[in-house]
Amino acid sequence: MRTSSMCYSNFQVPKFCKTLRYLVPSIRLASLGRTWAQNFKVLTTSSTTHESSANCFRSIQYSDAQAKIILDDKIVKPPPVNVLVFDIETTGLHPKKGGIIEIAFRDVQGGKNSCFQTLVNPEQDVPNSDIHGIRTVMVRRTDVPTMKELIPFLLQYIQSRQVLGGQVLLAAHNARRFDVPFLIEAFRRCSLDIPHDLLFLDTLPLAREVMKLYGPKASRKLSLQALGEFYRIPLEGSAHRAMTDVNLLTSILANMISDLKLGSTDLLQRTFKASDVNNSKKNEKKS
DNA sequence: CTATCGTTCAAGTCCGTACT
DNA sequence: AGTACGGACTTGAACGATAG
Repeated sequence: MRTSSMCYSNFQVPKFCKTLRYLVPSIRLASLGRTWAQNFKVLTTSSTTHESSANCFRSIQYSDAQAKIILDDKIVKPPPVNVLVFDIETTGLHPKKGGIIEIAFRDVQGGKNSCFQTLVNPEQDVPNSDIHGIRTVMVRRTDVPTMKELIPFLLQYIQSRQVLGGQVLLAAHNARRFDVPFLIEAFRRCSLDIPHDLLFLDTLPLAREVMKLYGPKASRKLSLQALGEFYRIPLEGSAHRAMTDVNLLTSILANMISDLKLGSTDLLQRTFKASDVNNSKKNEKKS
């Protein structure tokens, strides 16, 4: 039995989304034609535990509980914004030196194929297994995709979540400082650029806004874990695993959007593009 | 008119925090 | 661990008000 290192899952369409008839192009796994691609598993149940047959693999577990994000009328009406919460695990802190070893996405709208998670072969050893529990032997395998192999699939997934005429927004905690620079570097190594129209949302500044709202009594800690505790969100799975953190951030984001009473326009105002990250670095060098 | 004091704002510095 | 951001705090310049 081959190890399936990448998986999709469905989660049930929330009631508030049932009126939305987004056309989600089916992702043609067969077209990938790669060794690891053959191991994709399209999961059709609403709650899934996926386990590897290899002992060295930690089973990838995540809950497909219905996304709790609150999308009020302002969000689902024009301009339509579809938020994909994502998270990456890496071999270190430096985009130039480190590599991505796990990546997970979750479409907060729910629907078919709304979750995406995979280990990634960084083509280098993993020195920080104590952080996330992902070891070198788990990712340096032929059936684990490299970023070069994964990127086309990734882009296809993101595109598939795009509402017709709408905007996909990729949200991550500390995205501007961490996740996006890693993605930029990963794309650069493949001689590619992140699509110019792709918008990112950093939830860290949002957390600061929320804590301002709650005043001086609120916690100064803004880490994902601290925010989870602040909103009393139970952690499902191991911390510092991509899908666990994605699920946690999805719930946190829902709470923050509710607290700040944000509509889609407000969210869009807080977005940035990959080129903004590059430009800010260039500007810093100039100064 | 000049000197002094208080206020405001911008810029700079330092520290804590975030990510793995 | 490395790097950058945000907040708190400090510093200094600019300006207005007031007294001598």
